[in-house]
Amino acid sequence: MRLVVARCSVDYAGRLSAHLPLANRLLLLKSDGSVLVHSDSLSYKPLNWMSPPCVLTVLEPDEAQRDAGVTELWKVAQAKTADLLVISIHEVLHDSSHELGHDPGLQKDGVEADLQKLLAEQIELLGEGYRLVRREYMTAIGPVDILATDAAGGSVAVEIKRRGDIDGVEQLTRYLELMNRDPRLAPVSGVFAAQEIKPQARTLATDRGIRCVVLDYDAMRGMDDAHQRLF
Amino acid sequence: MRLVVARCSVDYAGRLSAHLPLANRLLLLKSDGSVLVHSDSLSYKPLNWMSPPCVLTVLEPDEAQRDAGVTELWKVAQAKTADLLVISIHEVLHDSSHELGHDPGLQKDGVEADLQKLLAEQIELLGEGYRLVRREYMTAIGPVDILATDAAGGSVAVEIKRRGDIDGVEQLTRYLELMNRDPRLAPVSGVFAAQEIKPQARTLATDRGIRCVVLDYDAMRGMDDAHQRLF
DNA sequence: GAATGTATCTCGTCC
DNA sequence: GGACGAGGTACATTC
Repeated sequence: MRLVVARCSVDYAGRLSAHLPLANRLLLLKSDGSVLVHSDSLSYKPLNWMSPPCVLTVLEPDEAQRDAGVTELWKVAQAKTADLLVISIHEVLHDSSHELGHDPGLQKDGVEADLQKLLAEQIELLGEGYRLVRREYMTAIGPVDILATDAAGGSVAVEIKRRGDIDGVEQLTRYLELMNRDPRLAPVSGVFAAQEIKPQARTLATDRGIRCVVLDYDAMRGMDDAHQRLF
Repeated sequence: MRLVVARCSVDYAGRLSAHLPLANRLLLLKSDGSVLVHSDSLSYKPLNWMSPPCVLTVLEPDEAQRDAGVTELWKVAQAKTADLLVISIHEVLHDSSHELGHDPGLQKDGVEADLQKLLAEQIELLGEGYRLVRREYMTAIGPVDILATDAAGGSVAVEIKRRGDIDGVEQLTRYLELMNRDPRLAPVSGVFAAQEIKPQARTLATDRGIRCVVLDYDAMRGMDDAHQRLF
């Protein structure tokens, strides 16, 4: 990894065109050839970048560019698309290289899969008499998160999200439409379960006869722990 | 901006829990207090990070940690949420600070707004006799990108996307449903226009009687330039 | 490789 | 400040 702090301007042409006026920035050159341009604020996202696979070539500035103060011209070209990033360097303030070696990568824990697992174990949260049929119930257009039955024995399709957005309601609607054509399942009612449900999503769901359930992740995890301790 | 290359392990607890095993990484400390942890590959996204506003405190490692090889313990706490990032530093390989100053920011060009403006100007691309009624036609559930009339004088709602995905078809469907309840507009037909239309989106649109139109951005811009030159 | 769904999404904009 | 939509979304997983 090479770290360069430089006064530079940057131009990108690809899926859009973008320009960064002359200023001091960090140029991050990774060993896979990728390049990131970071400013001193606005975390997370680089101001501009090129994803691998890509090739960096250092060009000599022409006379006009040299007159404008450009000392080095970096051309970063994407290998597959026609995307191009051009960095015009006016002054290098720092330049160092470092051997980092391979990174073992991030270990995550605590996402939608957890919510699904917990709700499957605590399906009675949806109401008395609810029974789990199975998780990831397969349909022609994809898996429904949870298929269950209610107290009356009717089928219930459950879509689980961390954040309940309008997209999730649309997704569940497509599943319900399809499943209600299957005489072995129909009628199938829908439950939209999420840690947080946006007002628009709730309105749309209610309008379509889909029940909304807000999940308390911490409480469910607590129940899970209690369950672990008891058995 | 402070650049630290160090052998370290990282733990994050917040919206999820995550752990990075011991390895060499770049720690990027920005002047707004934010921290980014980058590896030497996988461009763009940091392995882990903390967004501003946040506070960094350097702690002394306790005996057990010191025995495990930890020389410095960095605690980065989010000021608003309870998110916490803990960086256990075993060895510092590089440490430098740089004054970057303010960044003028990115200037963009070539997004959805452009496509909308161009198509409004060149509405005849949809077919002979098409006339623009207005851009951003307001409905109860949001603005339709373009409202037009076809050669027969019938209303046409146009949804424009850079990438035509299934979501866009759903969005247009909702608009059409609503607009067709308005006797002053009905019947309203739909056009789904995008630079690129995904097969699934095309299938769904066609199934719902929505016409798909692929837009050639470069050609439209060319027409626009020609238009500018002529008038 | 294409398609699909998630994200500690991030980031703008509009109300 | 919250909601909503777009992103050069990026990224993992599945088909």
